[in-house]
Amino acid sequence: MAGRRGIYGGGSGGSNINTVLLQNQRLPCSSSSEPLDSLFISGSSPSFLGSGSMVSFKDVNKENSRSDRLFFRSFDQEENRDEDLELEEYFHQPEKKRRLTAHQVHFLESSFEMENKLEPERKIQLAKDLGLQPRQVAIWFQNRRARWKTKQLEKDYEVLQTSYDSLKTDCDNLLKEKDKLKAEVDHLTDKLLLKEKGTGNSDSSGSNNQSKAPPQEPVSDSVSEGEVSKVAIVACKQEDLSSAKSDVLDSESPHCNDGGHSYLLEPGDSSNVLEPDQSDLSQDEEDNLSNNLLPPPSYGFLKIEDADCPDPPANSCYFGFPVEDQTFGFWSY
DNA sequence: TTGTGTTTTATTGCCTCC
DNA sequence: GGAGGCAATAAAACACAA
Repeated sequence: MAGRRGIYGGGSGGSNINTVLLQNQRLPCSSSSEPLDSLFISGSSPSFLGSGSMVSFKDVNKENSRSDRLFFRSFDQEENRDEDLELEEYFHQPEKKRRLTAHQVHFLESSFEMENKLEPERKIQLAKDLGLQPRQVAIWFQNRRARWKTKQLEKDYEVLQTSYDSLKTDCDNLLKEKDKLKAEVDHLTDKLLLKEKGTGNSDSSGSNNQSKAPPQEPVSDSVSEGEVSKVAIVACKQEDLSSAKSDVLDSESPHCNDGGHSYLLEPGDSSNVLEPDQSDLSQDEEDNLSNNLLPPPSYGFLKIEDADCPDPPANSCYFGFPVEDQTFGFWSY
């Protein structure tokens, strides 16, 4: 693989001198939109072909006069031993990185926007147009893709962060609602127990006639006040939770975009909010509620599998982002 | 001027595809 | 096995505050 390594593939070694010279000679013309290869290639050795035109802006400011001198001297065929030594020293400096000109970068950017992949033909053409080595163009595209990917990751992170914040707010609201309802249940339960205590005492001291009373009395009368309270509690709970649920699921938050599936919680957390907390009610109360008063599903807690929505995506961490955002596929490499 | 952080260019090693 | 892509990294160039 060493063939594609090294300084721009070919043009290195003995041709470096020419490369450096050419790089500096092009500076005055770098703002032109016309590649000037022909100007420099004519009359020069073949090693000029495609030599890098990377330009340091420092060079523009500091080294133009010198490089111009060197350039013209090379064409004037003047010979001077001291200057030759100086030249040799200059040219034998290790090749330094030189930045692309603004024009070159702009050209490459435009090309990148059209297509961030670089086919060989396009690479050759770009290199030709810009007076760069094809390898340099390839490297630029590679680095540009890396930068683009980094930016994309940052964007995706921001989207995820926003989504998380929204979900957390929803979750906090639901927890508050749950606490409120729990307090209400406790309060009403206490009330009920107190009342039952009072009525229970009077019943036990009363005659048995009442216990033999015909059961044909209206249902509303046969249901104790405590049971009525329970019905009220359950109805209230169902209503409140439904509204809370709809608050969450109807919101603009991304997690509900797929039609009501609530993927907002980790599996371990879901029992805290979306399913009945076993500690909220005693087992007897729950039995009463489910057996005597209401069918189980009407208790009002949303179970994920009961939600009326299409099948969830295979990825349970779906947040409702557009497909391209979920996949993190910036492109198909 | 200098120290420091950021950006850009280029290399290296590994991987995949043909 | 070669070509090309990517991640990680080096190092030069650059920006900027002190």
